[in-house]
Amino acid sequence: MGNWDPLIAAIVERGVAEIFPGGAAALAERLARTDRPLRIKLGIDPTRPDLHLGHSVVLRKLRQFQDAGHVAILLIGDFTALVGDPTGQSEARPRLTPAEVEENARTYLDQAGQILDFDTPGRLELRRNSEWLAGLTLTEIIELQAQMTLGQMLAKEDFAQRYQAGTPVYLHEFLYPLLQGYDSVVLQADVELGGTDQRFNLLTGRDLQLWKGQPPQFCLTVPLLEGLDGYQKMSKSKNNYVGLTEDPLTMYSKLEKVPDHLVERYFELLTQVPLAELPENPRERQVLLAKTIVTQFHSAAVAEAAQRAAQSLVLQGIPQETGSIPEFSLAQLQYPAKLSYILRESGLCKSAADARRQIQGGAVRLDGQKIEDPEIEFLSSEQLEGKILQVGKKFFRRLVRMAD
RNA sequence: GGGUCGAUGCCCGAGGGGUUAAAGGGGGCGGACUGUAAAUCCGCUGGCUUACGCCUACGUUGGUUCAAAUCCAACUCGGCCCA
Repeated sequence: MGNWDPLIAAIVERGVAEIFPGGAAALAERLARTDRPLRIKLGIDPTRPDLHLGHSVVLRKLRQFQDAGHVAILLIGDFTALVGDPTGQSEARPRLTPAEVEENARTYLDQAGQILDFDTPGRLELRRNSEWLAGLTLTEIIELQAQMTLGQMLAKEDFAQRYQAGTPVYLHEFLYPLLQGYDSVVLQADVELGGTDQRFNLLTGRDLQLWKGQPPQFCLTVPLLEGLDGYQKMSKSKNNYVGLTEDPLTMYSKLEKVPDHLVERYFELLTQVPLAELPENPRERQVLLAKTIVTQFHSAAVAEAAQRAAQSLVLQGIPQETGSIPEFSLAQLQYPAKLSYILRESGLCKSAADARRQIQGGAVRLDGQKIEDPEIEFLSSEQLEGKILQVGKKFFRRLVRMAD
């Protein structure tokens, strides 16, 4: 392709699934020629409380646009979250309450702030689509719906699959692409970003902009990041994710285990490390990946510490960097305290019965020493203070006495 | 509106009056192994810190039975077909 400005090249070349119309060259040209900052739209529905690395791919892309001088329009889909985007779901989403949406929106902004430039004036426009969607009249909704046919809707993969599989497809779900497209009209987006699963919705935006006499937006899709299981899309519900707010040790521990066949992809989508410079040794690659990403979200020093903690954890079974282990206050327990009870209260196990099973399975250690007796109990916090309670190889609690 | 089939644990899915906390698979967790992981093998996979005990569970409600996920009725929700 062309010899583009490095900022533009970064935008159109790395971490891109598809750009349309016209591909990377067309967008690059548009970016190079513009005499004003372009309006780059990214919509996120606050349907869950936490963002993960999968979301960060598109957020990073949006950040690149900011760095090149354009306006990031971060659209919180507080209204569309109530509709439920059927995209990528094999079934209709549960409807959320407005309170849940509001709560999620707040945490999203905190997390997005780790990646986007919230500070430089003029680089960020924060909007909520309830601003205009909540007030649509039935007449306007009907007009919107008149822009698309059933056949066009059924061209959307998810709808077609579900329809053929005999799973229910509700009519309100048809509204979703139209509403998302209408957002582009209102925001006068020049470019809209999204995952590849957003293709249909992004295109709907172009159709509706044309209908309203606007120049249609460019659409840039980013690949969907596979999760830690190595195959399925990263998602919280599949528990194959790395959360943006996770503590450094957890983040590091997860990332140093990314399956070999995905390591390069993670580098490509989640870092700026030149792919040609990756180490040969697969283990070194994983380590570099984990350190690079933890550094991005925290700092180089923290990443180093996490690495040391993770290493000593493997070698000796106990993290030396005790500062990176979550603490658990013994003051909130009632004594005598069964170990299974402590395990549950501390969040290491989901129930006392589960804790008992973990003990029987040989997974539980106290200060590195394996506990065999599921009935073991402690008479006071003194027996436990300062010790490290461990389940399996990954989960730790440092027992402390402070009351809080 | 009518007909018909269906609703089971995180998911899929067996079971069709008692021995069913409910087969099997997936997923998850743990153990062994390894460069972490993957693959493989093994174990666990409702809850209760008081446990040869109690509680909750097969769409909902009610009924028949000594006894129901299993039978009956109504209802709710879905698929398909007819209008």
